[in-house]
Amino acid sequence: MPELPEVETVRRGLAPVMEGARFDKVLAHRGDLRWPLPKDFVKRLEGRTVTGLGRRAKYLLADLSSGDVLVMHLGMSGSFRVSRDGGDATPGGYYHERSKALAHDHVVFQMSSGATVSFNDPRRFGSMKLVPRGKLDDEPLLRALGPEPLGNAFDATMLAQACAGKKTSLKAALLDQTIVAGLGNIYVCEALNRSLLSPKRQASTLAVRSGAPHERTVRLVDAIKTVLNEAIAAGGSSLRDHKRTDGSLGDFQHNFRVYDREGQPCPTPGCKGTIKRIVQNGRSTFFCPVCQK
DNA sequence: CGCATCCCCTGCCTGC
DNA sequence: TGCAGGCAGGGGATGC
Repeated sequence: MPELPEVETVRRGLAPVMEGARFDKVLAHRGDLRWPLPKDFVKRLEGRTVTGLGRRAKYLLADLSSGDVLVMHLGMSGSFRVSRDGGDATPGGYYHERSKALAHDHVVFQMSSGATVSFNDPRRFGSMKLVPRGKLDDEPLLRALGPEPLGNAFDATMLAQACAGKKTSLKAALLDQTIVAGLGNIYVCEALNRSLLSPKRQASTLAVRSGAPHERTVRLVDAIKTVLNEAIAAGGSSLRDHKRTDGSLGDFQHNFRVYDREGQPCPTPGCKGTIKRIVQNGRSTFFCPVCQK
């Protein structure tokens, strides 16, 4: 589920029940996520207070009173669910029988705010890691990340420079988290359609020439920022599973112009093209071969 | 080094 | 109906 808008939606859902709250109890039902949870995971959380919940790219970062930062990633299928009664997160095993949807609750936080926060991840590509705040700058997961796409550092000049000399496709370059951090398969497809750029274009064609970034690069950056902001405002996109922490669905999937719309007419005004699906680097790309050049 | 491919894992949908 | 195969929002490891 998670690209930047979905992770930001999760952050906004968790912040009210986690910020300023203490971990009263932490249940690690399964430690074999993307990486094994550290042996002292529970001990380093229980009794600590969350002083702030932030986001970097697709990572959630919970600052703890201990000086640790809890770094969390949702992978492909991770989600957080907040319940106030705590009943559906009670340990002891019955919840597996009670509801299939709860069968992959690998980590559960019982917060002093009265909320129970459950991390559910069927595929277990998600991860949790504890990093001392002072070492966050050296954290391998974070240190190579490119700029936030919604930040001021991400502009046409910067993107053009980052793509200079890149032989790979523009699609692959935008998915590269070291170039810009937070885009995924959906929003790359959407931004390329909005900016009328082909995903097959060589990334280096965005490069700076004679001092100024090409107009197409300005268009692309604008499209990226716009689509991300619209998606965040809509509460993210819900495809196969639920999105917001209260269990409700995001809305932005209704606004997809090309993603998962193979065979449908291109939404670009005046364009008579049909959305096509191709595979790039092993992943689906949806685009209009007529107007995206 | 840059870049493409493979792989981790479970679940759902399709087509035979 | 059952089952095999393909596919899924990510990203680290490997190998050319």
